[in-house]
Amino acid sequence: MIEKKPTESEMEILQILWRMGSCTVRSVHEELIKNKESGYTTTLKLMQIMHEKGLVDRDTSSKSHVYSAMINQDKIEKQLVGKMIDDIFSGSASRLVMQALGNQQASEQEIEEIKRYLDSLKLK
Amino acid sequence: MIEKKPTESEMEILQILWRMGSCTVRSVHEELIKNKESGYTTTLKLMQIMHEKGLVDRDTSSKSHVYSAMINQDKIEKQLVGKMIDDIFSGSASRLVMQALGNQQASEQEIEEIKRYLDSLKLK
DNA sequence: TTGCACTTACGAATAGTTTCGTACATTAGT
DNA sequence: ACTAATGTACGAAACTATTCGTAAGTGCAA
Repeated sequence: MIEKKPTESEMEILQILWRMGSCTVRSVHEELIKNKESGYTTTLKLMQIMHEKGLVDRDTSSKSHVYSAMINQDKIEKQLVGKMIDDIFSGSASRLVMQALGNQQASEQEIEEIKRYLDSLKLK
Repeated sequence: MIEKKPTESEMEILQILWRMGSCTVRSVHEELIKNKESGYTTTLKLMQIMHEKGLVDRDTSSKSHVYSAMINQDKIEKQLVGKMIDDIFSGSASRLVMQALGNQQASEQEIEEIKRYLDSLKLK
């Protein structure tokens, strides 16, 4: 049941697949190079490896294979957050939360949203 | 100004140094092997590399060198959380927070604590 | 049909991290 | 002073991740 977490490069590709749905290597690559330079065959190789690992599914019925994510976004997010809580914040979710909100990252609006979420949690 | 983030092994050692203050390699190693098996010289080598990188300072005045963290815990935590928000949660701190709280990880008590923290943020 | 553009497959180079064996130095105890 | 225990330094192996060159297949357009 222990699933090894995807590498950073793999996560970049998964993000794209989650966002755009099924994609050819070409489309994924076009997205990737918006942020950083890299060769086409690099992207191809990565996605082939991800397929071997079972991270993505692929449809080879046409010339350009079409890939899609096999693993659940929410599950991976939970896994990564959980690992960060354990490894970095000695198991305290609230320490992580406060660190996240202490950043300039969180807007007034986001904070309101979180408060509402907290209230909904307390109802249970 | 771009600081490369410490590796996983390095983070394990930093956690110990932050928690215990200045330490010999021996003490760090004793802590490490509570969680996983590894050789003493492995720990030593890691800490030497960390010293080269400037992650830790060391006092070589006695036989057993004494190491201490050179980088700020809060700063690294912010960096890691910020990176996770950007890479995994498309820039939304609240999405990270909700994922963290959706876990079983957060207790009733923690949630209360976070609410208080949110209120204190809003006062500003 | 010939050739150009595009694609996959594959092997190998590179780079970074982690691991540890071995040699040598230092200290403490007897 | 001798020896055992403990420490550091260093090189290299083992792994993992990333990158890309090259070969070979496919299909479309002229």
